[in-house]
Amino acid sequence: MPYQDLGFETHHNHQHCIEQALTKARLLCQERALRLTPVRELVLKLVWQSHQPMGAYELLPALADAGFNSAPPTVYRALEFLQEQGFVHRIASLNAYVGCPHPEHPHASGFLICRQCQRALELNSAPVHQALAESAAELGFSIEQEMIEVVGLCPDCRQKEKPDV
Amino acid sequence: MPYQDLGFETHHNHQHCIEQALTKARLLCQERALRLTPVRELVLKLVWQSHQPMGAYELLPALADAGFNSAPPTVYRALEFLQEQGFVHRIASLNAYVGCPHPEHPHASGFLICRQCQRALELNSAPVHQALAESAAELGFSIEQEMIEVVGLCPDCRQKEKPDV
DNA sequence: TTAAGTATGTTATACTATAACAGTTTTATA
DNA sequence: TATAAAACTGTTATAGTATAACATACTTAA
Repeated sequence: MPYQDLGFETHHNHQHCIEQALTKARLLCQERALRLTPVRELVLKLVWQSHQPMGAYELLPALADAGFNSAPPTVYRALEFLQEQGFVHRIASLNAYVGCPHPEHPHASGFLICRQCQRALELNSAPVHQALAESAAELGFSIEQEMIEVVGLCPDCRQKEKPDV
Repeated sequence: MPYQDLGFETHHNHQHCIEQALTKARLLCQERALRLTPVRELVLKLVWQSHQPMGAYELLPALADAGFNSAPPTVYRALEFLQEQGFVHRIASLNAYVGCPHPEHPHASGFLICRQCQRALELNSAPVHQALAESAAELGFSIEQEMIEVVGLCPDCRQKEKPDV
């Protein structure tokens, strides 16, 4: 079984997710001698408000409220930094960004995205990764970056759609 | 081994790819009682000009040259139709579209995208598909749509970067 | 303390995609 | 065959996503 993160467990303590993400980011920045500036930290916190990926433009009002410049480049720069450090991932099929629960080591990102509740669960499946690596190797293709985005229904929403099953 | 399409074989007869794609599309439209109108056929042909995914706006000039309206909705409508019929796929990470060599049956699309020459090879790997299905099932997630986009170096471009290997 | 490097503010603009409505062509049916 | 319904295309406008370019401010190291 792929190791599982919270996200599809509706009643988890999400405050804990947020705090853990911020703590890890602060620590890693210190280790890497990088600056988790106020804008960057705020953007990270905002992205972590839920397990639903957020669009860049959705973040701007909150930046304005916090007294920051709220023009697009501000948030895109912060997101770029956070992505480079592995603190957030971009989900291409949604043009949206989501916090990463395992920023301590770089990894291929795969997501299970619920079309109903919009939550995105990061999937870290060794078998998927390996199958992909083998297929690519057979074709002589060397992998540098993997994007896996799977849309469907999460357990909660399946239950709600078919309560009798 | 996943069954292999042309695409990373530089010297294949690409005219053949194009003709085959158009023939298949005409046939399938006839079977499905759908209309492969001149705009749609032209867009399909343009997308198939190479194995490099093309942006929607890149197609507009050629539409104009052919005497069609060249406003964005024209090309987006054609692309929408072609996608619904499985004749082309959209590659989310590139905002671009590429012809599908196997439109006769619907399938999850996976791509190996070369960052050097920009060619995209459609990957149809049963093992990847299955590993993904199993991982999702273990989490209670039901898959409806899969997007796999892998960036790296194709065999040709690897050769050029490291000619001595 | 000063220069170099890094980060942010600000304005403008590029790129990607769709809404909405008008006009035309095709198809099915009377 | 006439005609209504449906499907397709033309056209204008605008929404949504992302970056270029340059000015200013802050941080760090020589």
